[in-house]
Amino acid sequence: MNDIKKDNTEEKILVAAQKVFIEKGMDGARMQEIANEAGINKALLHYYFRTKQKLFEAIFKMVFRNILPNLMEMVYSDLPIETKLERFIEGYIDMLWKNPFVPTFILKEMNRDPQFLATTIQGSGIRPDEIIAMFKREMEAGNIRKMDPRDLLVNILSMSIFPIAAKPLLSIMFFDSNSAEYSTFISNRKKTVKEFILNSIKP
Amino acid sequence: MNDIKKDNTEEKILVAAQKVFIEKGMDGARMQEIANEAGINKALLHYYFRTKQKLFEAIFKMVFRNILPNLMEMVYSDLPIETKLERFIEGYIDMLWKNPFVPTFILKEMNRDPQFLATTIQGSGIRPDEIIAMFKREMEAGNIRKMDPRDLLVNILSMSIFPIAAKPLLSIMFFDSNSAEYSTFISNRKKTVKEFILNSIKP
DNA sequence: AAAAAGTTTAACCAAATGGTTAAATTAAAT
DNA sequence: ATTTAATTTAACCATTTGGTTAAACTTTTT
Repeated sequence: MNDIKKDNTEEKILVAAQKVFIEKGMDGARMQEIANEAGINKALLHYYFRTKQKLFEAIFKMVFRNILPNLMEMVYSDLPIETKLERFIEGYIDMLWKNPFVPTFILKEMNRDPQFLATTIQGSGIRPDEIIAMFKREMEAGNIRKMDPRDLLVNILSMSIFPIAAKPLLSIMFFDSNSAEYSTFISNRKKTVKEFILNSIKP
Repeated sequence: MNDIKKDNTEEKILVAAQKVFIEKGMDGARMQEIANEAGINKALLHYYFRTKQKLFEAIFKMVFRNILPNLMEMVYSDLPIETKLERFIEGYIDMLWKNPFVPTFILKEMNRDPQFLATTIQGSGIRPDEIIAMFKREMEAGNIRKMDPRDLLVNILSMSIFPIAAKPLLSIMFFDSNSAEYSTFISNRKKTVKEFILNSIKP
């Protein structure tokens, strides 16, 4: 059967590496820090993941796979579009707010290797075409106004992701760095973003 | 009078450092690369800007000062709100598209030192309160529907900035990495984002 | 129990990197 | 023209960092 020790250590490494990479980025992360965080030493790290690059790619894929989970539910469920959007926006903002460094991490490291990014997306289960097609159907059925469905998707993602990625900036600009106030601001956005979008796509 | 040589060299350094820092970030940038890019050697770099940190801070401030230029025009001009928004969105997306690495750079490095970020914002000429107050006036005058004015501003910034910061991802998802198609997508957004917003804030 | 395979560690290495220094060259002031 | 100040360079240094190695310890297999 599967070896307990091995899985355990590999798991510990992945957790530690995820934490450090997300916080510091590929360039800022140190293998030593990851080893410390995992409670092992550096040589063992290289034993499991031969190079920093390979470890980084494993983490990037992991993080990316978790970054757009409930997006495809919009396609595969059979609810009215308003409900779909409501559920996605709410769930998505909630998820991001629990992992506030993830958006910046993805944006940061996205430019590193376009080929690697492409295969990562392909292996992630996201099917942009199907989301676009779903929006198109809703437009043709007259449930929402006609527009470029890609714009609609991008606008939803923008308004959900950006305010969390730009937290340090926005929280200074609007709330004098008061973290609690920024938290309620984001929480309220689960409602206001939904309204803003529904308002704009009324047929 | 001012020394030609000095100004010249300092200017060359700033241009070179801006290019390298924006592309590689603080951690990824190398002083040697900046020196090469400026056509000087490393020691001279340290002669002008004692440390990498100081040079980085100078660049960050420079870049930040240029990142939100036409934002305050919305406050200080006397046009109808629709025109204000139209001009800002158009000008802003244009400017960002010409400097596509800037948004990611700012988002990347924003988390480094909150105190430094705060003073940089204060010295940037941006007055969030005044923008908010302007939106409030428009709401009270019945020109746009009532909502949290901060949400309105954040939504505008989100839809303008995010699609450019996330270009590598979105251009793969929607256009199979075709750069020209992504370019027209962004160009079209100058119109569609404006429509999307005006649609949503109709009183 | 002995052998084999898998796991862990400390010590080490070469390359890269931010930063320094002392001397040389150039420009400005007297 | 000579002194003085500013500018530029090559060589150097200490530290950090990703990565290796050989040996030791554990676990599994036979």
